[in-house]
Amino acid sequence: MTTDASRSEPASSPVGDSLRKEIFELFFVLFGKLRDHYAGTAAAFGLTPQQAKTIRLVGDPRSMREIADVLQCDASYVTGIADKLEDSGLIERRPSPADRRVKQLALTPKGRRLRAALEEKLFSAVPGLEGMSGEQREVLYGALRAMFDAC
Amino acid sequence: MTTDASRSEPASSPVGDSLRKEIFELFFVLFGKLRDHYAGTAAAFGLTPQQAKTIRLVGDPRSMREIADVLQCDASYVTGIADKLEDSGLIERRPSPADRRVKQLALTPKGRRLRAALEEKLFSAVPGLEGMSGEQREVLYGALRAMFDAC
DNA sequence: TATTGTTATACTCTATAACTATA
DNA sequence: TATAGTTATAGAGTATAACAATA
Repeated sequence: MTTDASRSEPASSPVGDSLRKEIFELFFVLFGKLRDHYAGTAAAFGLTPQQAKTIRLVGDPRSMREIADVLQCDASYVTGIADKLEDSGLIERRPSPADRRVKQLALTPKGRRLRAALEEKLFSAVPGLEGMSGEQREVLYGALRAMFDAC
Repeated sequence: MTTDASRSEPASSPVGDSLRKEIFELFFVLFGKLRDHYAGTAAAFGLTPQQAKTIRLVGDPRSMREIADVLQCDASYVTGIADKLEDSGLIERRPSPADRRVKQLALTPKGRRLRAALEEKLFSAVPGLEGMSGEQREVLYGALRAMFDAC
């Protein structure tokens, strides 16, 4: 793939024969497609991406603090997400028996059904993976794991 | 990798043996690291990610309309990016000889130097790739290409 | 009439600060 | 004193609408 941004690079760039740039660019392009798939699927259920992520996270009940940590956002932002999901009847706030400051978010039956449908729709067809063989996916997965382990 | 979101999934989920979910999750995690690297590198040069992307794009002069298309943003937003980069002396607006409505963005000498330094810093070390062998990178690149081609 | 770029404005996402209750 | 969650507010990023110049 020759990207637009590389058009004026000399062929013998210092980083030209390491595939760093090529992998980097491809990663951004592919991620864009996965992100659009994620956002579109969430929207089909009336959810923003972060709300969908929260629904997926609370398959097992979690404190709002934990959710903020996983979402990498401020705790105050989780309040808004929880408000919306609770208003929609998808989750409920439960007091924690161990610590009365803590609220656990847990799925309602309606939320559980939505979560299952969401995950089914999210993972029944993933852009880019449908045209790949099982073996190709294994190779891709292994390569991504190697990259993750090298981080 | 067992992700948090999959903890309450049955082992024999309909999508459980396709690696779709595993690849998807790993992609998001790895992309986060690459995005942080990108944003951090841009910030080291006093640029936002979109400004850095624009600097990289205009290695060859481009119309603002083209830039909006590549950035997938509204044309009005490019005005602000161009204003900032022009104020910093990194780019200049040039009239297009063919169409007097069009303005081409082109790098100044200062912009050209910054662009080279930015790309060098961006691609001299990429998170996840530094611990991988050349052969592993080839495999990863090939797998990503296969995914891209299957989109 | 359609398009490029600009300006002014509004919206969305997310963080910060101040607060209450609990530890 | 420190932490969980809430509220109000502020900021960044981005889009929308109206416009002038040009096609």
